[in-house]
Amino acid sequence: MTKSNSTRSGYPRTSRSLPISLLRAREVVMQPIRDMLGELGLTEQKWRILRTLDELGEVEQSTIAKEACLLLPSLTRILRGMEADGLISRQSDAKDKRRTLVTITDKGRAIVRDNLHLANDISARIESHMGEDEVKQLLDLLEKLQAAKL
Amino acid sequence: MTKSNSTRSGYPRTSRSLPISLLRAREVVMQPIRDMLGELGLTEQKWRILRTLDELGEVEQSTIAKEACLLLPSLTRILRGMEADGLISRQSDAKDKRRTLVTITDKGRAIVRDNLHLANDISARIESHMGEDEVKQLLDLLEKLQAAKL
DNA sequence: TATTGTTATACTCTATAACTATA
DNA sequence: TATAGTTATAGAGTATAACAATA
Repeated sequence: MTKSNSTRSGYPRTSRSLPISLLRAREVVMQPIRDMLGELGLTEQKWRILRTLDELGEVEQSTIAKEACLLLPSLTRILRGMEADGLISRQSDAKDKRRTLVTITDKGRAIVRDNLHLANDISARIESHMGEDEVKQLLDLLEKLQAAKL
Repeated sequence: MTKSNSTRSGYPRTSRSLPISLLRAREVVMQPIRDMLGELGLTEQKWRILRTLDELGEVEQSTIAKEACLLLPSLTRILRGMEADGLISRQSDAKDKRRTLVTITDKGRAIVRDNLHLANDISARIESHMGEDEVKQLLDLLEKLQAAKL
């Protein structure tokens, strides 16, 4: 006895819609992270930028925009605030002066280091619910989806 | 030879972070849908509300909020606009006057019907990239994740 | 007293176009 | 001419608290 994947009208159910299902799943995972970020005074976007910079080192802004799913105009504004807060620093690329290179500061890196354990706790809770293998499988499938050109 | 899942500093890579990976995957899937919605003059949120109402029939606002991942104050404002546009209608529940029951109108339903094929096209493109089985597997895993209480 | 929904408010992000500087 | 980034601007969503009506 399985649940039907379409409504009476023949439309696919929203739970079988990738965009909606990805969003709902993300909301579940994000809730505890939002609580953490609220206490840190960081937005989700700033956290993604810190994680991205911590991972990639010095990069230009277009790269951050792509990795952290932000538009360049948004990024300009957000980075201005983060620079004022001492979380990142910027300098123009000597080889191509159009480019601005961004790095995470020690202060920013400390925030990542001090809080990433909480993100790991959340992962552990998910793994205890779904099983470690299935989380791994899910991450693999998400990576594969990201590689798709639509 | 497999890619390491952690950075030099020992942090998990962002591509193995569920929140970030879910977001990036969603961005890939949403891009063509955003193009469609732009032409229709609908926001993503309004589209999710229409899909939800089309699927569930007459429901109270709290239910919509949960299904479409919106806060009630946002929903109040958005529904006001959608009612003015003739996409939905509202009436207070006779049995419990605190509740407001919302339904999709014929006009709203027509918009869903006329555009859902495009969402299906996108699914088809994803399936041609990932394989039908893997898309199904991904949807199953996402549903399982949504059931997690964190 | 608790719940459903609305209002108010401040903040933030999104989206697009126009613009500057550089290549 | 094309690209990287900024600025300007309008629109929309988020988040929280306070509130009204009802249960």
